[in-house]
Amino acid sequence: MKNSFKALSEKLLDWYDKNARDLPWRKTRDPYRIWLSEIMLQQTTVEQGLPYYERFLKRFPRLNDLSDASPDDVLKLWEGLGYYSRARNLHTTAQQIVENLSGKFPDNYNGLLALKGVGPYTAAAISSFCFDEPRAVIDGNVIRFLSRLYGIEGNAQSSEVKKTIHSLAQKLISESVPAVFNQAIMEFGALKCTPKIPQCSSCIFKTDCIALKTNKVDVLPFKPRKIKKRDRYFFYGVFLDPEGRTLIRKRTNKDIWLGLYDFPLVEYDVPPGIIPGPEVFGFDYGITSSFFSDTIKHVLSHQRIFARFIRFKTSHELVSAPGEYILIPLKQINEYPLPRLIALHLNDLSITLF
DNA sequence: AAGTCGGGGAT
DNA sequence: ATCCCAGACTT
Repeated sequence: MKNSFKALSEKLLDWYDKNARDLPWRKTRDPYRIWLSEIMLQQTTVEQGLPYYERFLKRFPRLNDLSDASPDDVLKLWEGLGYYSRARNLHTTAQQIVENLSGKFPDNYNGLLALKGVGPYTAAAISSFCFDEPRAVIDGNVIRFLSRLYGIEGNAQSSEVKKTIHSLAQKLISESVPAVFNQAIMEFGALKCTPKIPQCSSCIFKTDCIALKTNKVDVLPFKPRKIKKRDRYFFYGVFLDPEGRTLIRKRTNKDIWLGLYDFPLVEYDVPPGIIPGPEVFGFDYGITSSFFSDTIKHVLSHQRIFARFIRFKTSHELVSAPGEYILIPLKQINEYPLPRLIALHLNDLSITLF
């Protein structure tokens, strides 16, 4: 080893001191705020998460405010951020901390790890940032940086490689300032050792980096293969009565968007030959007219959804909602947490449907 | 160990 | 189109 772990660590800390971004969660050691930021940033860019973080804390400044909230309110604030299980777990965990732990956050790695929604990364982050526990964080940034620095060529998703990375990070981490070190190593991956076009020519680890020496920067970390997406064909029935009321429902199946609201839905795994009529939705209303939108393509990590909205105008007023559905003025749908597929096309719907 | 869960931005 | 992002949970 040309450079000791300590020397590398101190170079990194020095770099961070000069190059750190000014981010709100770096100005606090309040476990609630740190926890929120870590959950919110899972698989999410800082730029995308930042406005959500500010809004969320404004609405729920303390743990008690969050535990007192309704699930719908929490999801509404999360709307558009994706991976909604994060919000659901955040909420239930807040309630459990209040009820079972007297509102006091666990103050160590293992206690944090026991919380729903808190895995190895988040437990390491909170325990180091808030309680100075020397637990190295392993996230996408760290995997990329260390697999390049040490020329690790194995499958970056595998548990072996992750163990190797963790072992290296744990040797590098500063025992005196673990919180700063963890911020620093992630920041270096985010700003300097980036996925594409990393800034190797000006890199402080230029002479240490195995990937740079062996010309493998652009192939490390090695990630096996991309996933294949399932195609789904959604037809949303937007039933509109003369008073402008419509039917929606909360999604309760183990599927995407659990807990969010959408319109009555019929689904096909292959494109159907014809646009489904009102009877396919199982409703027996007098339909005076119908209109269907163009197909909207909505892409998720494991699915491609091809959706159409179909307006059915009913001849008389809807007085009660069948089964799982609720009857609301279409104008008020925005008060409910919605999938982006719905939220992004409400304007189109209003123009088209009224 | 592999699948699933979202959405946006960069390339 | 493809990849990536302060990952965790389920199977």
